[in-house]
Amino acid sequence: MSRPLRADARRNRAKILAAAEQVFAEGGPEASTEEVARRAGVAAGTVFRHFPTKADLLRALMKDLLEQVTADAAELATSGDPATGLFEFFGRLVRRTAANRTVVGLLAVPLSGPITSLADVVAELLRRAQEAGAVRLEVRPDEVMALLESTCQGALSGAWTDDLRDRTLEIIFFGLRAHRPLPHPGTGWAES
Amino acid sequence: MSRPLRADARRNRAKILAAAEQVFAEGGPEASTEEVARRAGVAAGTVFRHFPTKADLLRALMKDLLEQVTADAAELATSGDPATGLFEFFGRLVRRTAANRTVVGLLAVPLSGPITSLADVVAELLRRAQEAGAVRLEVRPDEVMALLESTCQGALSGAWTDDLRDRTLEIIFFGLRAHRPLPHPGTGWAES
Amino acid sequence: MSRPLRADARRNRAKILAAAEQVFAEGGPEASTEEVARRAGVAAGTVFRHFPTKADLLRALMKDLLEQVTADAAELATSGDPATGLFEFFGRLVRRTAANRTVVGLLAVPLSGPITSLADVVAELLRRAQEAGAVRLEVRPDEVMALLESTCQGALSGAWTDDLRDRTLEIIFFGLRAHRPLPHPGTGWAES
Amino acid sequence: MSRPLRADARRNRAKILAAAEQVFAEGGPEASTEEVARRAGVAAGTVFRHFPTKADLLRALMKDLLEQVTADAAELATSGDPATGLFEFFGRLVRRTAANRTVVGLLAVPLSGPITSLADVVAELLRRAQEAGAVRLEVRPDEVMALLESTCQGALSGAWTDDLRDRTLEIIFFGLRAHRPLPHPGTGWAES
DNA sequence: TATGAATGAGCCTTCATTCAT
DNA sequence: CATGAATGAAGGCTCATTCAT
Repeated sequence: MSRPLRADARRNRAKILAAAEQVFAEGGPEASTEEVARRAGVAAGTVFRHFPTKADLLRALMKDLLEQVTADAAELATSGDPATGLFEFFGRLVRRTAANRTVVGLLAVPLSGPITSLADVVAELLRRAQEAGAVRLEVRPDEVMALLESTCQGALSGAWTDDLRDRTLEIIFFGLRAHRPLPHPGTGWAES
Repeated sequence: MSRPLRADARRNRAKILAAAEQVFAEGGPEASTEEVARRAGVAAGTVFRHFPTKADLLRALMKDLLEQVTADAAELATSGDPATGLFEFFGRLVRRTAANRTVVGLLAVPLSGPITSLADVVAELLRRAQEAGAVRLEVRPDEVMALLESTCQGALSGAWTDDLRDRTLEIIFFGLRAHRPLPHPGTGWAES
Repeated sequence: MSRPLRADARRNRAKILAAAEQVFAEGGPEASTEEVARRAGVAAGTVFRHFPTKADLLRALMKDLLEQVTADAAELATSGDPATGLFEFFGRLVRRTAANRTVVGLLAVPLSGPITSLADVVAELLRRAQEAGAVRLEVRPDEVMALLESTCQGALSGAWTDDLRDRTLEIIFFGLRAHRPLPHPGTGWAES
Repeated sequence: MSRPLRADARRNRAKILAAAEQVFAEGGPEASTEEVARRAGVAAGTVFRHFPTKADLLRALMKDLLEQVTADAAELATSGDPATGLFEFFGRLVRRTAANRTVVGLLAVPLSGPITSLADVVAELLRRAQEAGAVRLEVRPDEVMALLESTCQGALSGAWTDDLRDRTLEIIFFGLRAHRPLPHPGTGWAES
């Protein structure tokens, strides 16, 4: 592929991505490329040199985001408490999304590679949670992904308070959970 | 107010709404008004005579949609089986949304009247389901609306098969459901 | 020419002209034909049946206006005090214009016939004023018309108070007037 | 603020202003921005990069014009013959306007700074002319501005020959002028 | 390579005018 | 004849993308 970028070029790429994250987080994917350039302190042309197309920029952004998220999940998948890892991750992602409209782009811009690995890590989190007896055995990875996606979208609606978001998540978690003696005198489970 | 439209005008209005439904269903609210006109087989000006503003067109569309949906829910709320009404409605709406991206507009275009009544009807469905012992008592109406909204959004992702959608819904329903005597065999969870 | 209109047609014509006078007085010639129709209580098509073109409507309007103004002037020219008639008329017209932006149209829409007769009546007013010794003899009709037109335009600027308008007119009248001793050689006037 | 434009940009800006001067001179402020672009040999977008709004373009144009005019007046106010400066300036401006309908914009587009200074300079010209005994002492600056404005407007009518214009101006000047024994025992005319 | 000006297609909207009802 | 819906050409403006400097 393209050989290693010059130092300043790499720096610019980073500045642009950082600016883009802000800009698209605020304005969603409709935000203008020019605004990204402005916020990055470069000229429009520079943005297009690095990302020939607005879609490319969005894709790159989402790849980054996914990598972070995936790394986060991967850590939970190896070091955390298996019983809570999935829920913890789910909650984190939804909260993050609420502050970052970029993710809407996930709908518009077709992703290819990395998303797979997110799915992989989520699958791992799920497996562990099931092994730990925290999640019903018949829940499948694609269902978790679907719930994740939905809830992230919902979190963008702007009308969600933190409280509503947490209560809503609780219902979904309840739906995922294996209910041994079926408690719910009080929903009785902690959320970090 | 405006008296009954002339026959041809009413026909055009209908054609425009139909075209708009298609166009916005496919392209979301960003789709162009011009495209709506083209698809309706009228000139741009005609669209604007009927809906002075793009937002007006979207509002009209959504009002229609909401009215249908609300009517649907209202019927379930009065005539159907209280235990299943909420779930039935939830599923119907999600399925419907999957084929109609217009609903995204619900986020962008501020609605006034009818949306309230949708929330009202949903609250009623919820109340009945709880009375019938089908839904946990601590579930609140706003949570149901939030789940509804999220799932509808998710259903737009395009990546959902009918099967995935149904399995995902089932998890949410499980989360809503009161599991005391564990009715509903086949919803199956771990360890009998 | 076109034979006498049916009674209702004539009534409509009048209603339209009346509405147009209002509308254009308020909004100038940019005002929309549709607004005229609305205010006249007829449909757009009716306006165009009577006046095939917006310009035709404006022309008709101005013809009417001119006729009134001309009649006004004609009366002053026959019955009033010769020494003050011209000034009186001048002032009236300017005041009237200030409240009626339609007159701007005089610039945009080429007039033909009637304006001549206005010029004629003004010439008559001028002649009498000169005979009465109230206006310098070398003042010519076209100059008076030019001053009239200019001042009417100026009166539209919106920034004129009644007071400013009167003081400005006074200067112009002073310029027209015959000043007894008449010194100032070189400024070129009659009777050295 | 914005640092010096690139050479080509400055060239374009100039081309646009030049084209705009022509276009608006011919068609008045209603003329289309697109026509300006066409005449300047640039794309529409370029015009909007330089002047984000049509009003901005008009303002820039008028600012330029006013600056020239003001500079012109300022020079007359300091170096010329006090007795004729005002008249000279008045005449120049009217002649200039006759060839430039843009000035009509002065009515439509709200100006801020420079127009004040034009009024200031005119006031100065007036003061000097009065000191020199060339203009009646009771003439006030706002009256001169009003006459100026009116006459410029009138000059746009297209129907003025150079000769008519000069004769008309002469009457106004006569109205401004101090006439030897200064008659005007009362302005002596009735106003209704 | 970065810059930032230029491009030009496309968007929403308005309005004079035409024409089916 | 009147009606009022339909037309379609502009118009002002935005923005992704290209390209001269």
